[in-house]
Amino acid sequence: MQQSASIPIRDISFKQLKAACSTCTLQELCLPVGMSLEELAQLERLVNQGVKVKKGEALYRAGEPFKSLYAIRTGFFKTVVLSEDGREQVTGFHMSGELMGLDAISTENHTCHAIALEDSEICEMPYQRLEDLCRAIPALQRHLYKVMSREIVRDHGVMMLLGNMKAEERLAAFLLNLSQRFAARGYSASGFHLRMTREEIGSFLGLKLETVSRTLSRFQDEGLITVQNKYIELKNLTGLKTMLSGCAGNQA
Amino acid sequence: MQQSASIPIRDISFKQLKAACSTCTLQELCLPVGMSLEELAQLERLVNQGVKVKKGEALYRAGEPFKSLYAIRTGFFKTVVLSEDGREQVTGFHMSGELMGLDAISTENHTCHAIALEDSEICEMPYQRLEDLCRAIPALQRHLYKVMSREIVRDHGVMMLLGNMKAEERLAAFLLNLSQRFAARGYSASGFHLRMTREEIGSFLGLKLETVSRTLSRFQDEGLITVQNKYIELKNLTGLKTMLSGCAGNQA
DNA sequence: CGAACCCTTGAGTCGGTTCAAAGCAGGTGG
DNA sequence: CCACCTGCTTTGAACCGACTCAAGGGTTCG
Repeated sequence: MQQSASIPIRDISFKQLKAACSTCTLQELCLPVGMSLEELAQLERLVNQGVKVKKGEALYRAGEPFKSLYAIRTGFFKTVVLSEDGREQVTGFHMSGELMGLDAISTENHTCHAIALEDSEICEMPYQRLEDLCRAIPALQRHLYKVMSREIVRDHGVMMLLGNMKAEERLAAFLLNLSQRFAARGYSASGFHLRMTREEIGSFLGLKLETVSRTLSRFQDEGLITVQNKYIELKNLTGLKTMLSGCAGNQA
Repeated sequence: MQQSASIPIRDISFKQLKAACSTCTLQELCLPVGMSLEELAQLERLVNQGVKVKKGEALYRAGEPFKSLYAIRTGFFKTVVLSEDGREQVTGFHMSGELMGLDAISTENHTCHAIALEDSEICEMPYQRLEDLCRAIPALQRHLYKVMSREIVRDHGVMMLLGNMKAEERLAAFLLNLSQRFAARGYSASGFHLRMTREEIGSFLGLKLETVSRTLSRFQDEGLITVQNKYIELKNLTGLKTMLSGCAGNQA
């Protein structure tokens, strides 16, 4: 869905244009930050924008050879690492504009599963070519380093959460983090639909699903939130914030 | 070592020679992997090799502006993130050849403290110049991406540890990981000196210091290890390994 | 030699897990 | 369009692993 190096931008068909980085509303959240139009065009040329992943399906699985990084256009994913004896740990939930697959760069193989939690559409970026392009476009190189660094910072936040916080605090931090990320995408910060099950939340937060359920119920009793199945409304943001009276913050 | 493009080798003083990347025994663990002699010389030119950090001192602190990445030449560090209400979480222990400061790339400020656990010597690499050099040296660019990716994988291992494992398993995984990393540096895999306190181990593993102490004592009673204050000897590697019957593995 | 810090061990407590049962929601096929 | 079925969620009761509190001994370093 993109053109060769010799064909000018305007030859892009409407459908392609719609999907292209230069018109993508996620530009500021995704990879092409601070790039010129000319540079954007170069990036577009290597992006495969059409990949669809149905709910429940894997974008990639641990052990598969690493070929590409993936940016989420629409949809919602979880990433899961597995221990040898079969235990699963959800390492993150990922929404539009976020990059997945960074962990695979080190080993040339994916180290986790990326599972769609709803029907999703993703942009595939062949890593080899992306790396080459980074050398040509300093802004791209810099931004990819930043994105990876941000993932490291996020992971440290999760460690703080798992290592230091009580169940209540973990849930509060989790809800506030989701809220903030939805808001950054133009959705409501106070009401949203959870795409994941209680068990997946629990796996991410180091809790059992029953504890997640109980804690949400308690939050509701306390008037902090309302819960209707998977729809959550945050009723008292400051209450939630004081609940986790201090924690690094970004965790998912 | 080698020369800048224009200055011949022999102009470099002995002291500089001693510390240079091209003669460094940590080459294969550190940043200059797969680089030519010519490229090594370029890297050396930007590295400030003399930085000493005394036990207990900070190489950098959370909030400080980000200027450089740091490679450990000799010594041992912990990195610590802080929550707003003052809780501390040790996010890792770092030994020779490892890079620190990657988390700061995203925000232009350090997000954690790096504290020396013994007198240490580090190589400072101004990030701006390093980034520029990455564009000129593909092997360097690629390796820096890999190092960051490896840090992400490591963090996911810690999440598995904190989210899924029992105290015994965490300790076993911790000891085995240290063992492996000492071995990779030519030290004994079965006997080593812990540089950190029980409390720091506990902070890293999401346990209280009493639990760390008790669990080490139990391991000793079971003949898995011997403990003499901070000196640990692993007596039964397979026993330790079966203890954590499966977990992603690399965590610190 | 003293002071500060670190480590060990014990006893009691508690937050979160485990086990169990019942209610609900959403999707599928008849 | 309804009935069923599967998977998800809620809630209760009992249990247990790790934490808290406390005391004593050891180590290190000035």
